[in-house]
Amino acid sequence: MAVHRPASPSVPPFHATPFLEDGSASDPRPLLTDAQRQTLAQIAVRVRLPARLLIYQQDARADWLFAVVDGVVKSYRDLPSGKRAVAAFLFPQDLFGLAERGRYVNSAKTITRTTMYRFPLPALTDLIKRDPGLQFQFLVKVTHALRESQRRAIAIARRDAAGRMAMFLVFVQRHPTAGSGDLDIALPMSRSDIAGFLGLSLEAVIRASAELERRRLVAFEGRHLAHVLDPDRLAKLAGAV
Amino acid sequence: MAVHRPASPSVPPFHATPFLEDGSASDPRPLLTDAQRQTLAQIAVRVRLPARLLIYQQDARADWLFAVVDGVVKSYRDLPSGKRAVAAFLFPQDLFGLAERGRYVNSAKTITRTTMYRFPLPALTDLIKRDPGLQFQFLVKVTHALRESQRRAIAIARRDAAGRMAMFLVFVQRHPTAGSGDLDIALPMSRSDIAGFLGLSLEAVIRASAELERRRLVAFEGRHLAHVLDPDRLAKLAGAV
DNA sequence: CGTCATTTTGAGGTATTTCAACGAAGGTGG
DNA sequence: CCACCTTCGTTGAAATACCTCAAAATGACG
Repeated sequence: MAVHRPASPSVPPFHATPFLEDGSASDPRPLLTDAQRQTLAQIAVRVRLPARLLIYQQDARADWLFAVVDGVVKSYRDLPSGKRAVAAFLFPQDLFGLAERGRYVNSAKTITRTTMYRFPLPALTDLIKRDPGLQFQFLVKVTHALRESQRRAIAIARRDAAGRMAMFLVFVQRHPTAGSGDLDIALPMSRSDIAGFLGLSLEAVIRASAELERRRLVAFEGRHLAHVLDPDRLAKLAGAV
Repeated sequence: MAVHRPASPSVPPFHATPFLEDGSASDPRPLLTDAQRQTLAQIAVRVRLPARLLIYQQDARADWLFAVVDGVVKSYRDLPSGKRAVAAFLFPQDLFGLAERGRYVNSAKTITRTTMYRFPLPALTDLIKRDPGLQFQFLVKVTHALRESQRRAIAIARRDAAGRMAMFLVFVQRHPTAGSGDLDIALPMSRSDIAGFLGLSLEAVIRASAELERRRLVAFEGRHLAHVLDPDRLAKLAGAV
């Protein structure tokens, strides 16, 4: 049997759905082999950050790519109007640090205490250019993120706030590493963050949440936990684009 | 000086902004080397399709990836509500055929008469797994598409239809291969397609266009051409998210 | 040149945004 | 350990902007 990974940092697998048909068996299968993780570990630095810490700012020099190990991060953009648009929430096994011409496109901030790996971008590109199998995993991962982004764009085009909120809940619930139970959804982010993600006002998010509760689809417990009361009707509302 | 490309199908370069800093000189530099195009040409089939032709349907087996050579394609999704959401417009040098578990995520249809290259997906994945430099170009391209998608998601979160329409015009205008002149914007797609892309109703798109015209930012000539009258104010409106 | 899809215009309904004020929670420092 | 303060959440009421429905005009295409 395989020896457990040594003391060197154990880079986590990526979370993604492959674009090729799945000839093999089970579904949520880690993307990286142990060997690939070892390779990545050579240039990775493990970092542990407290909650609400700015990791990098938009337009700053993009020196690193990050991989979430544990915790939740938000990627957001401050708009001229003063609003704050959330481009993505990053959960464990997600990558972040999207760059354009060597500059970060968005800002990134931890939501919870977060452990992550930090890869120096030049070393990483060298590495994947020499290891096609490893590079392929990155390609799969980015492709997955593209699909998610397109889905979200379609999702937030709908008019009704309750429907959008339902989609968000299902979105977080389905994320295999978001730390939610089957019927419990962990919501570490603030209502404002959700509003920024869904393109709604903060008040609209609150009213949509109240409506979902009134219709007995979910029950909120405190601000960071939602219980799904009626999975079928919630999914139906979420899917009724 | 370099010899011109031989008779074998000349696969077009990709359109993308690299994520690494640009150490070299000029900006809109083709992504593929001649050698890489030759490699791709080995498995590519050149296809020429008339306007308004369905290329593939969502959930169909994804056997091919496509690269637009000339013309415009839309990637869209028919929603349960009967609405039609446009995920992306594909211009020359764009890739399309996004798949998930071997199935297409969206449907694709030509808008104009279109020339494209068709790559068998299994052969293509084999190829890029053996040619890291080539694979890297695909990674850059998909990363670019991801950025675009995130930008669009933020764009359509804004409330005002006129602002969204302005963003769309600038978006098309900036696309280096969309066939627009400096102040002329070619709009081969229908108003309904634009509405589906922006998450607006058809009527809202028309009224937003009328408002842009009333404010003398652009002038529409027929249905498929827009003249930019005031680039500065148009850009300002588009950027005033 | 006729047909049909697309575009355009009008009027009313409705959902969300905005503005404002209050209440609750979490973090910090004394 | 408590008080303070800042951030976040909540509720109400009015305004705005888009959506929907309906009908007419325009343009594309065979």
